[in-house]
Amino acid sequence: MELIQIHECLCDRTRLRIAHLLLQGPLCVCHIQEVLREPQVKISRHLAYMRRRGIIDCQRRAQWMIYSLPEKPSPLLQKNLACLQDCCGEEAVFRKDAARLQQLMKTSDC
Amino acid sequence: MELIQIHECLCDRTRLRIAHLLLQGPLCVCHIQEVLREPQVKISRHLAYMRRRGIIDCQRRAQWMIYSLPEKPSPLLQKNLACLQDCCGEEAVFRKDAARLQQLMKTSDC
DNA sequence: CCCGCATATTCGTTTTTACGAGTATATGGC
DNA sequence: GCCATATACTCGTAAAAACGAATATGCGGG
Repeated sequence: MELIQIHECLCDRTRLRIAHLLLQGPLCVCHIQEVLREPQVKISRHLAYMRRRGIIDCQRRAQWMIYSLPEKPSPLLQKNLACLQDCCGEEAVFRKDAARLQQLMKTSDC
Repeated sequence: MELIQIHECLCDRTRLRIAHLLLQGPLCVCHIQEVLREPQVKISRHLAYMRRRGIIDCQRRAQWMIYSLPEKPSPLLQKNLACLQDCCGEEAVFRKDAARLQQLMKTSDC
């Protein structure tokens, strides 16, 4: 994986929010969708974009697709995810997303 | 400055190389141009792109425009530049650019 | 086998990006 | 004022990205 591809994944608001959510742990598409309040097509397309560049993995569990950051990220990815983690606190969107995710997980079914 | 804008600046190979060069210190356009071996238009356009997003500054010195990273980068930018610094060692392009820059600075005139 | 849910893909469109060729502007030296 | 150098801007074009609407696919349950 190359540095550019990592930045390509993080240069769009939706993808940035997705990456931030996945830092908290694996998630199914519908949860991401609900936290971000964006249409399904949009989420799905951005997930495909990130998957193509190898910054996220996915695996099916029953009817759900579970997306996650790679179990063993490359050093490059690791550094950038750490940086992202460190940065997300500074913008309100991310804090709000995190809060919504917390709420959602209480009543999780997938 | 927002996180996205930083990533927008780093999601293109040319801009990534420019950012990496500027980590070593301020530079005039012609030096950047020579190290990257890219046409002047291309360099100039990418510099404008980065300037618009506030991740680089410039100031004229005689007939040269000197580009540099901001003297007082925001915390967000600071973190990401540190990460970039840390990452650039891992890809050959950047090492080669750094070497070419060293060579060039020996015979610098601007 | 059919249905409903979760997710992905296709299509057509609009916007953004990237590029080279050519041209314009600013500066210093004569 | 004129010239050369350094840099920016304009124009036209091609490629990529982003989007919503509609459609297709995969899976479990009845």
